[in-house]
Amino acid sequence: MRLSNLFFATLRDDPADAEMPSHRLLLRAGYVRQLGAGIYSLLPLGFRVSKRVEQVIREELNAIGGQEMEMPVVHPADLWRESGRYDAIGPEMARFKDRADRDMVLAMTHEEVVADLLRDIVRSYRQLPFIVYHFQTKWRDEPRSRGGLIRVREFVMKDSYSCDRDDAGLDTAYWAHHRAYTRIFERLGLDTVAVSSDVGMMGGSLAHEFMFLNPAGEDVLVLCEVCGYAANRQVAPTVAPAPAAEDLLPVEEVETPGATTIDSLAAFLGVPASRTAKAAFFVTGDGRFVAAIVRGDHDVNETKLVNAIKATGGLRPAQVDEIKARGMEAGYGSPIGARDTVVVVDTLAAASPNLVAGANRPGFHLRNVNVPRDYTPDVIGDLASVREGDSCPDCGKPVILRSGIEVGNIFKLGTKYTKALGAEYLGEDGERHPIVMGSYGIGLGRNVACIVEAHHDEKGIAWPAEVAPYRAHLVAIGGNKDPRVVETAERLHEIAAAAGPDHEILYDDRDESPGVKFTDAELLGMPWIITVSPRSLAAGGAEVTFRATGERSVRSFEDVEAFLAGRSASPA
RNA sequence: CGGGGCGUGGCGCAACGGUUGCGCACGUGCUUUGGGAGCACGAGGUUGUGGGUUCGAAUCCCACCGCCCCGACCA
Repeated sequence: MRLSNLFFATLRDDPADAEMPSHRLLLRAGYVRQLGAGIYSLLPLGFRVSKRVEQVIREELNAIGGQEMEMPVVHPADLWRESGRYDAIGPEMARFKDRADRDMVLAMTHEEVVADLLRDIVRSYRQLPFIVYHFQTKWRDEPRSRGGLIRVREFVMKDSYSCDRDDAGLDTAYWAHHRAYTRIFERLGLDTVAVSSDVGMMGGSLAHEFMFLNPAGEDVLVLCEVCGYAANRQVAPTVAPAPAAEDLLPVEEVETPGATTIDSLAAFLGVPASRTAKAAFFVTGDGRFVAAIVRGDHDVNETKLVNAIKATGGLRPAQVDEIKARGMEAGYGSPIGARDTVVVVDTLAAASPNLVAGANRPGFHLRNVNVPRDYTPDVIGDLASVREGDSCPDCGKPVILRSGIEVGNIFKLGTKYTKALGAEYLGEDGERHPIVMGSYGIGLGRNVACIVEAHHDEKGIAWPAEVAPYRAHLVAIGGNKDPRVVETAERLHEIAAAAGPDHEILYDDRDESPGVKFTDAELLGMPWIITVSPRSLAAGGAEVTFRATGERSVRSFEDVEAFLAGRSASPA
C-alpha cells in the first residue's frame, strides 16, 4: 500500500480529548476517528488491525471446534420478552419500532438468538455438543463511555456459545475456552490474568474474566504473588483473623459532635477504626431499604451485598430523608431502632465485640455495641472489600491489588435461556432436557486499544507482528539525489505485493522530508522499518529497524527480499 | 444521573463588549531532502444552536445540544 494512496492522516499535536496513550496514539496515527460519545470509525489501518485480532481469535476458536456463523443486530423484542430481559434490562438496551409498529431492539448480546436457534434446530442428544460463534456489532448504551476504544457503546465482539447435553459437557467447553483465551491473549501480546468473577443474577455457576493489567482499568483485582490466587475484588472473600474475645460491656452513649465519618469518629474517640462499625444505606432495585454494616476499617462491597440479599435491579445509595424515615441518622447511623430495613452485617463486624456505632441521634455514638445483643441482623455474611495486604483466601499470605481492563470473559450460563425459550433435546434416556449453555466474549476494539497500551513508546505504536496492519514500513529517502533509491524502493514494494495480501507492506512514496517520513513510520508502528537511501545503497543494502527496540542495521537485499517475499519471518 | 471542564478554520490554541487572529496542516510556484525544511502568493470561520441584554456580543445572561474527566452505573 502506497502511503500516498492510504486514507489516513497523522496529527502532529495530541488531540485535546484523548488522555489514555492508546486513545491518543490511535487518533494521532490515523487508525480511528470518533463519531460521537463511545462511537468510533475504524479507518483502513485500524480496520486491518481489528481484522488481524479477529483472525487470531478465529483460529483459536476453530481449534477448539468452534463454528463461525453470523446472527443479526436487530432483534424482535418478543424474543427478549421470552427470556425476561426485555423488562429486566434498563435504558442500556436500545428499543425502537419498525414500520409496522413492532417492538424491536438492538442486540447487546446474543444468548436469546442462540437459544432460539437451538429450539429450532436441535432435536436429539446426537446433535450435541457444539460451539458456535460470531463477530458481531453490539450496542450498549452505557451511562458513560471512556478511554477511547476501551469503553464504547458500539463495538464488535466475538461471542461464542457452547451448547451441551449436561454440566460435564459445559465444563469441558468452559475450560477449552479458558485455554483458547490464554493462547489468544498470548498471541495478541497481552499479559493477562484470569480472575474468577461475579456470576451476578444470571444463575450461572462459574465465570472468569481475563484481565489486562493497566492503571486505567475499571476493575480492581485481588492477586496473590505467592500462590497465584486471582479474583475480581467483587467476589474475593475477605479473610480476617477472628477478633480476640472480650467481655461484652454495657452500651454507653457518647457525644461525638461533627464526627460523621469513621476517620473523624476514630480520631475524636482515640480508638482505631477497627473498633467502630460503619453503616452504609442502600435501596435495592426491588424497593427494599438496606443497612449494611462493616467494621470501620473496611468498605462495603456492593457486589457482595447484592448477592447476600439477592437484590434484583442493583443498588443505589439511599437519600438522607429515606434514612431518617427508617429511624436512623446519616453520619450517626446504626441499625439500632431501625424500621422497615433489611439489616446485613459483615461476618467480621458481627464477630467483633464492643464496637462504636451510631446512636441515630445527631452528634452521638454508642460505645460497646454488640451483635446480636443490641440489634438483630437479617443476614450475616462477607460484605467487605478486600484490602491490599489482607490475607490470601488460599494461602494466607498478603494479597496485592491491581487495576485491570477486562479483555475477555467466559461464563457458565447453564439452562437459564434454554429453559426460558424451551430449547430442549431428547436424551438417550428418552426424556427431554434443556440444553446447557456457556457464553464467552472478547471485545475487538478494546483488545486493539490494550495492545497499544502494552506496545508503545513516546514516539508511537510498536505493533506485535501478529496484529500489525502491515508487515513493514518501507521508507525511501533521497530519491531526488539518486534515482536508484526510487527504483529500488519500487522493486521492493513489488516483491511484497507479489507475495500476496498477507505480505503487503506500507510504502512511503510521498514527497516528504526524511524527518516527516521517519516520524510517521515510528508513529504508525509497523514492526519493521525498511529504509532505502543513497547511504544504505552505498552500504550494499537497506537499513532495517526493529520498531520495538530501535535496533538498526544494514541488511543485504537478499535478506530483505527474502523477508518481503515471505520466505523469512524477519529481515534481520 | 450528580460534580467539574470545554465547544472559535482540518488539528492545537489566542482574542473575553468595538472589523476574529496565531502556529501547524492545506493549494500554487521556486528552492530543499538522513530526523516534523525555506521563501513567496493563496484558500479556508454565520465563533455549537436558539433566545435575551446592548448603539454594538465569540465575549455578558438564559435555555438547549454536543464532547471530555471524576463518580454513580455496567445485561
